Amino acid sequence: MSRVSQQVPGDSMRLSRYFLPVSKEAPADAAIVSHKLMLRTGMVRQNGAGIYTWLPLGYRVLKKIEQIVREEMDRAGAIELLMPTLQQADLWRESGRYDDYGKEMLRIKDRHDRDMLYGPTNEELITDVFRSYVKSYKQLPLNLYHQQWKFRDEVRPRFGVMRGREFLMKDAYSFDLTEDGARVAYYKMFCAYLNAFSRMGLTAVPMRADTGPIGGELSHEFIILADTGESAVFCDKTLLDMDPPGLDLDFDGDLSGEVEKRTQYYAATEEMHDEAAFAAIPEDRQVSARGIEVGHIFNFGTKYSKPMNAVVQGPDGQMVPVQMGSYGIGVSRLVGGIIEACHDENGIVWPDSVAPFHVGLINMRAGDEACDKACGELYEQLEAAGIDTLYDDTDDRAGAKFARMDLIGLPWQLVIGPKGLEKGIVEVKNRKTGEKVELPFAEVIAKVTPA
RNA sequence: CGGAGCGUAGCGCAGUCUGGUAGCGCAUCUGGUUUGGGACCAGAGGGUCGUAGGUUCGAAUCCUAUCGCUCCGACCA
Repeated sequence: MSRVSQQVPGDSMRLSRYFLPVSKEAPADAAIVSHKLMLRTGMVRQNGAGIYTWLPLGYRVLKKIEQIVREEMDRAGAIELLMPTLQQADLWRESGRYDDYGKEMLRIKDRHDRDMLYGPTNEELITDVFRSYVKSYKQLPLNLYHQQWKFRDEVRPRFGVMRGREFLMKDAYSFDLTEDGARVAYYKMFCAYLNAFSRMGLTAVPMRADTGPIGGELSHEFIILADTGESAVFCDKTLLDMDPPGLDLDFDGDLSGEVEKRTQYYAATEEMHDEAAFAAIPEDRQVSARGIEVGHIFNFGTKYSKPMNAVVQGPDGQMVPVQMGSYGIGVSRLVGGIIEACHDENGIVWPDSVAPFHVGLINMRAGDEACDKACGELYEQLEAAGIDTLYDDTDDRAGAKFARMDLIGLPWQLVIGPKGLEKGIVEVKNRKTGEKVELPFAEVIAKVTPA
C-alpha cells in the first residue's frame, strides 16, 4: 500500500515517519507539570516569553479542542466567522479603548505610519460588523463567534501555554434587542460551555465573577480544579458531582432551570469569595481548592453598542442600542489545563476526546517478519475503522517504547510481539486504568472503539 | 512594573571566585554485542561560552553596556 493511500481513511501515522521529538528531561525553565510534559512530549517549542510553536503532536490536540468548541457553539446556535489578528486602531478609538487599554495591547505601525494593533480581543471588530449589516430587530437574536489567535503583552507570561502572550481563544458575541433576550443568549452559552468542557473530560464549575463597573449578575468564570491552579476557589461539592445539561438539550427551550440548578449553589473565586456564605454550606460539601479559568461569559449590555452606534430598529420603530454579551474560551490554555487535570507520574493521560491519537500500536520486534506483518495488518484495520493510530514501528528497545507511549498518554496501547504472536494475541493496555488484557486479533478493534 | 537569578553542544549541567586556547551525562552518528519496561562496549560528529565594546601578551572567566529567558510579588482568557 502506498504512503498516500495509507493516510487517506483515518489520520494515523507511522512513528518512523512522524515528527515527535520527545526527551527524557524537561528544560529547567518549565515549572509546572503541564509545561514540562508539553516540552518533553514535543507538543510545543518556546520561541519567546509566552510565544510557542505548536509542534505536530500539540497541534493535533489543539485542533481537537477547537473542534469540540466549534461543535458545541454551533449546537447552541452560534455562527462561526473569522476576524483578523491585526486591527486598525480606528475602531478602538471609537470605543474609547485605544487609550484605556494599557501596555497589554501590542501597538504596531504599518508602512504608512498608521496605528495598528494585534488584537487582544474583538469586541470592536464584531460590533462594527454587526452595525454595518444588522438594522432590524427581526434579524435578532444573533451570536457570532470565531477562534482566533490573540496577543496580550502580559507583564509576566508563565506556566507555558496556560498563560502565554499569544493564545488561541474562542470568543463569541451575542446581540439582542432586549435585556431579557440577552439573558437567554447568556443562558445558552452557559449550557453550551458545560457541555463543551464535559466533552473534553473536564468538570468545569461556573463561578460568579466580578462584573466590574457594569454590574449585574450575568458573569461567570468556568473553572477546572487542579493543584497548580492560579487562584484559590471555593464551591459546594454538589456542583462537582453534577452532570452537564447533555447534548440533547433543547437550546430553543427554557434554559433557566439548567442555569439556576447550578447557580443556587455557592461557587466563587477568591476575589468574589464570601466567607460567611461558604461557611453556611454543610461542612462535608465545602470544597476549597485551586482552579484554572478556562472560560468566561459576560453580559455587558450596551458598553460597545452605544459609543459605536450599533443600533437596531425595534417593533415600535425606535432605534435602540443592541444588548451584547461576550463569551470566551481559552482554547490553547485548555491544552495545558487538561494536562494539569489528566496526568500521572509516567506522563500525560489524555481523555479520549482530545487525545492526539486514539491508539498507540507497539511493534515489539520491528524487522521481524511475523511482527511486521501482524502490526501492519492491524494498523490498516484500525485505519479502516477510523481509529487514529500512532504505530511505533521503530527498532527502539521495548522499555523505551513503553516509556514513550506512556509519556504521550494515548488512551490505548496495543502491543504485538513474538510472545503474543505465538498465542495469537495482542496485549491491550488502557493508559488511564493501567488495565492490561490479552485479546485475539479479531476482538481488538471492538475493545478500543470509543463508546 | 518592583525584587531575585540565569544565558557554555538539541536537553540537563560543571568550569567563572583564583584569566592560560572548553568538559561531563543524556540525545545524535558508525561498528559490534544485545533485545518484553528508558541496554552495553568501542569510536565519532556537534559549541566564535547570548551580543557588543573594554582591560590584558592572553578572556567562558575581570569591567561596562546591551539583548534574552526564568522565578517571587502586584496584574490577567
